[in-house]
Amino acid sequence: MPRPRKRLAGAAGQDKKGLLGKRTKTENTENTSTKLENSSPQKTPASKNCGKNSSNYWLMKSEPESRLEKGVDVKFSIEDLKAQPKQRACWDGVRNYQARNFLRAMKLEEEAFFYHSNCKQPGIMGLMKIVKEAYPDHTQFEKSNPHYDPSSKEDNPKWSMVDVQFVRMLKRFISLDELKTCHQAHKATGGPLKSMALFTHQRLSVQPLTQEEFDFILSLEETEPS
DNA sequence: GCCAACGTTGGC
DNA sequence: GCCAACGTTGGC
Repeated sequence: MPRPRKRLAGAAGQDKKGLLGKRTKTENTENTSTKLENSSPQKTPASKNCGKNSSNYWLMKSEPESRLEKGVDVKFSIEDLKAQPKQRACWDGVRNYQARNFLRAMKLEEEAFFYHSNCKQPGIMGLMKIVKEAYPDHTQFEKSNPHYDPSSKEDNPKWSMVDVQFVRMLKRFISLDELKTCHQAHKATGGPLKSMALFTHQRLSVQPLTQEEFDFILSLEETEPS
């Protein structure tokens, strides 16, 4: 089992506490809502698969360029995903409650855009799908891992991950720049990207897309780069 | 429960 | 490398 390290999501000051174990009630494991205005990934675990049209779409960020975090390279590009056995990998390292809650809302076979962040050319590279629903992220217990979380206990893991599988590259790269231009225009016209999380929740490394957002972005594939 | 200090994200 | 945006921590 490969374990690509991604760097996803903000672990603000995750390390310094640990020993003091202060733990205010901000221990918001379940609270931090998963809601982002217009999307609705808020399924109760109970609602399993009842129905077909309950599918959600996602955008997941990863860094394609080498960068050391606590001495470990956190690079993980879409090419790295393609190079994995079966082109599958676990999406570990998410240390932000909102992002984690989205991971937990993901269902088998749902599709996600693979977004390259913190790099020369940020933007959407391709498509992947969820092949294993949320389960404990083992890296939270590994002391040498950049995303080690000493406050998380084995019998009550804080952080989750999913497994993803490469589906395909987009027919062309959709840059952040292009998405931003659309977003700006759509804010005025009420178009599909008017409230895309990429811009309204800037730092979220795992975010939901509405059907309209997803379809619109896919339609860009067929157009000329702007 | 407020909020300043601090740390991270991620585009530029 | 800079730094704006913003999430988290922890004193009060």
